[in-house]
Amino acid sequence: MSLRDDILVESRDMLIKHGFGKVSMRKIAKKVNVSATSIYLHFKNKDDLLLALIESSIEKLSYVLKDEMVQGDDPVAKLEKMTDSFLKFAIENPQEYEIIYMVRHEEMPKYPKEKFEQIRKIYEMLAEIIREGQNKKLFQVEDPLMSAYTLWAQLHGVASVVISKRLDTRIPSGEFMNQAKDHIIQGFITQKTPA
Amino acid sequence: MSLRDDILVESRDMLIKHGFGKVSMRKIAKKVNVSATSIYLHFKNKDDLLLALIESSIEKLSYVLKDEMVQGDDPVAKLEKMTDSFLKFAIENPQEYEIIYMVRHEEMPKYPKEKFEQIRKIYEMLAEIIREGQNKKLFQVEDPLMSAYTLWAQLHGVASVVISKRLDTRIPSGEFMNQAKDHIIQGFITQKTPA
DNA sequence: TGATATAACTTAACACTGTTAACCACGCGT
DNA sequence: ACGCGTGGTTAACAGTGTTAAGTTATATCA
Repeated sequence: MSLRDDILVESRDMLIKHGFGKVSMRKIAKKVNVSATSIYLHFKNKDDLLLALIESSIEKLSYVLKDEMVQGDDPVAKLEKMTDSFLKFAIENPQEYEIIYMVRHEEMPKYPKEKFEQIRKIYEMLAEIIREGQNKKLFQVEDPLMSAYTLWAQLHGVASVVISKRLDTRIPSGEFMNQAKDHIIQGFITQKTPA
Repeated sequence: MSLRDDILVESRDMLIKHGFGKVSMRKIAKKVNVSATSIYLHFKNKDDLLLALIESSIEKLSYVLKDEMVQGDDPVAKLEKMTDSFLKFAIENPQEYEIIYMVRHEEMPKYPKEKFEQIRKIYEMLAEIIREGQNKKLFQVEDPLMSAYTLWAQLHGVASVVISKRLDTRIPSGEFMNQAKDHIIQGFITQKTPA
């Protein structure tokens, strides 16, 4: 295993164990028994290292979702499966989930957008399901891609609220997430407006 | 105006202008023509100063929402008004919005929970509207308070995605937010499930 | 008035942080 | 044998939050 890989696994480990704020170049270096500056031979800077971690986390999430994405003909069931998997991943891998959403594109234009292609593919997956539901007159949407993004955003909101423990203590997070899932999916389903 | 106030307005200014990451004790100190350590006479530490900023931002948001919260008998319209105001505040005051959601309760138990009473009151406002809609058989919810939290989380997701510019460039943020609003509110409205 | 306590502020320092420059050792191809 | 790139080093810079100790001015009380 190369030093680059060592750095990656060790920093990922630190990230998951102690959160991103506590990850420092010198600490990583100490862990892999190397001087701090050596890291710069393999990564341009800390952000670049972070990006590598983000990438692999995105890949992991994307893999999980793709894996759960069973074939079937019920778009509603598919959407439920997706939201379940998404939220499950988020609460089971909070630190990894967090770094995916930590970096803001604008603030680091240095990062090539292609790196985020993977995450765009997830949107497209969602859009595909929504499009299918639209064709079957099950979903009431105008633009499936845009709706995929709104779905995504809502899910992210739910996940982030739970992860950052911002939930009222009176409210159990499991029920909260289920309720949220229901509301979110309900929001896409075709309405027969009363009267 | 006291030095404490000077520190507050100057740090708030820095926060809004350059984002939170660039706010440092020494820079604030320089701005108010005082030594960095003087800040510690008025605030326990940087987090404490941050908390003060958060508090006033929450107050501002809470004030805006309460202000827009017109009386009326249409819960749906009220909910729309609320979501509009919420999202409007978020995109018009991105830095202020961000710090509200930056701090995570668990990681700083030092912060007295009462400080966040204000934000809890907003949930209660939402819950009240939802309860009203529930009584009028307009909304399909089990627990209004829990649903208020899911609504809040969904809105937060939408806001945060827009603020952190994580939106696909193909998608105009205005339309995105409108679409999201529709989906979200739709998710609460009573369904006449087809057949 | 004179002593003293307290508040507001300072400087110096500690222990960190990311990052750069300069240097060193080693294996490879010509 | 020479040069050169590759992968590592140490020392240093500039910045961070924070603490301890010292100063100075102001207000209070005998």
